[in-house]
Amino acid sequence: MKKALALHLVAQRTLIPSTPFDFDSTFHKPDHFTSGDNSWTPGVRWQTCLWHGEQLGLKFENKGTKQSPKIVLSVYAKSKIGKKSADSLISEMRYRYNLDLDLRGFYAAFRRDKVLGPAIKRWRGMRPGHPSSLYEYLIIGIVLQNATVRRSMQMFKTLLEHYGALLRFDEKELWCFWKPGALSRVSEERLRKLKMGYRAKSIKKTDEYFGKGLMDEEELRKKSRETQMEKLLELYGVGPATVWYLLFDVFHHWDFFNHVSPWEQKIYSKLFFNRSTERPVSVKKLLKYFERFGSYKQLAVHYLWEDLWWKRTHEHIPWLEKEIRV
DNA sequence: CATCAGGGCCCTG
DNA sequence: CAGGGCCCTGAT
Repeated sequence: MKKALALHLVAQRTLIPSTPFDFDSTFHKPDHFTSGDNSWTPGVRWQTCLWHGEQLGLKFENKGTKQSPKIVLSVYAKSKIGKKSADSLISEMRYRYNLDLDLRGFYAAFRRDKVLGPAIKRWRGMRPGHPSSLYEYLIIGIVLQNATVRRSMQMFKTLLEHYGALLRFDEKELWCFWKPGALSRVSEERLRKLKMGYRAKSIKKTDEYFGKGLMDEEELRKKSRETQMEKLLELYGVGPATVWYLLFDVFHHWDFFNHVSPWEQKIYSKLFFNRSTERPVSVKKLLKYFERFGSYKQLAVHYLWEDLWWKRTHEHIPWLEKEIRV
């Protein structure tokens, strides 16, 4: 076990999101299985963040209400961070958690929808979002490939514990991601020994590509969805499944829904067609079903998906347990 | 015990 | 463009 690096409070800022805003469902996604890099309790989220090369601890606290939201963000670091760095960190967090997202159009269109209406009512103010940079998300995406949840978590945890840094702040100990390029001296063979399997090659290539500075995430965000998709698919180890996750979680496209993985297929079949998971509805039919949500397809999926996972936190759902195998 | 598919993707033919 | 192979694991 590595020794934790002690951080201390270096900045505190207040963030005001657009309304309505729901803190807990925005900052905690029960389907993002945690691997020691974040922690949550109602009203508070802790996470690490590698920002401009600095290992940071972040604490978000809910200090407002749905209609009058207010978040206090405390930044912990080894030593003082400049105002510029703090400012850019804030705007990045506003981006990653979609704090300025306007959901009115979405709600107005589907508030009365038979399927989506109840989920909107329950999760009013929830934002989609993901804490990771593109590089970090790619590493996560790679360990998700062709593996069950338990195995993915194992792989991610192994990587963090070998190449990440353990940070201590606000009485929490959490793992922080390594810098892109940090794996340059780690051999593919070594990664295989750490049980990454054939993914070792993808991890190496991704790290090398980003380590050389060949990918500009900021610039790519400004490009069209088609360009983004094209650039992402050029990366070794990125295919249709991973690109679909990326376009939603990292690039914030709410209307793009073209991929359903086998376990998701089973879950949607049960949810929307009440079909047994042994005989799921075809992917084509599922995609057609979601057409009704038009330009909000993926956002609709997110609301329904999160609704199910929150339900799981306080209710045993046998058929779901069977599919996820944590 | 063996076999198989899994929160895919690459490569070959 | 279809299909085999890939690391490892848990299910059957």
